[in-house]
Amino acid sequence: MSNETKDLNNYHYTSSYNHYNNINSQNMSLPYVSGPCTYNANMISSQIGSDLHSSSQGAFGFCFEPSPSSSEFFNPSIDQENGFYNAYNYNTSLKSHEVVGGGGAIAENETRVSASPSSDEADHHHGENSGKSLLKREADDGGDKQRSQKVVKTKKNQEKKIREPRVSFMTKTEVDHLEDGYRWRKYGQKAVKNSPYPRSYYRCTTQKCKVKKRVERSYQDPTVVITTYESQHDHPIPTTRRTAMFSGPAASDYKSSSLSPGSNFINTPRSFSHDDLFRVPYSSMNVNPNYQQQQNHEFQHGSDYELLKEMFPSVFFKQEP
DNA sequence: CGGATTTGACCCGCGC
DNA sequence: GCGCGGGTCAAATCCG
Repeated sequence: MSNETKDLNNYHYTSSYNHYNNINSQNMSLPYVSGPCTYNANMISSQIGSDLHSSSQGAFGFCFEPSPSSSEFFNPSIDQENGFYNAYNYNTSLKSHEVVGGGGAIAENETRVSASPSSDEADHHHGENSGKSLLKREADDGGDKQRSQKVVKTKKNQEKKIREPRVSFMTKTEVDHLEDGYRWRKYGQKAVKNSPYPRSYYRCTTQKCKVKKRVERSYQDPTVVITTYESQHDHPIPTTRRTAMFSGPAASDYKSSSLSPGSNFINTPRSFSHDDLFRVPYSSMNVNPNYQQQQNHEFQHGSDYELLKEMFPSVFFKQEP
């Protein structure tokens, strides 16, 4: 897995994404020829487009998460990518070109996903979140005021910090903070190098839940929001979760998304959840059926699938009304 | 008033 | 050792 980092370095989000957009804008049935996200050799992803003609882009695609300055997200192992690739197919192997009434909003989003179940190996390529945060976390457990005293911070009990699994979503949406069913508390915002758009840091508000997520907008395509989840929820989705995405935006959506209720619902999705993601109609896009089939098989039997199920229960076990 | 957000400061790892 | 960039903290502020 050592070369995974290389792949990350070679990642070129812009080109591939623009390419995608061009296709999409010209022809809604964007078959992302030969591997949608053309990032790099190992990259595998899917390009999923819905047949929502006039609604600009009704497409979803899973891919790696690109970030102007944070390549650490990815851990582009083929397995992982395949896993996601097939994750989508697994859930959406329903039927393509099926337009859901009222689904315009959702269909506006394009989402790409990458998984990076990181492990020790993933650590070496920059511990953005590694050392200090772990230390701080430990300090927090003990006592928070230690910080002022600049206490300790010895690397005592953390021989190897194990990174939490990460999954990234690239979503074409105007909404910064996408609804995923969980409740998040923003705890930080930082400017991203080489990007005019800041990165926001969120933490799951559920007690003892360590899940975090980062949200940033692509510097190359401002219409794309990159959401990176870290760790797994160890609790069910909070109650107030909305399932009727297609029925229209909820008030809470406006709040969480910082959008004004007056904006165009059709063209500007108010909210978005992974549940909704898989509910969106799509037109299949992978050009290589053999490959897809193979990946599908691997994925459904792989640990990645299980991981995804845990991280995004709403996606894998969506409850139909 | 309680919870969420904002924002500057701080911490840490890494590269030079 | 220093500067940079990323991540987090926490006081201040906002908001319902």
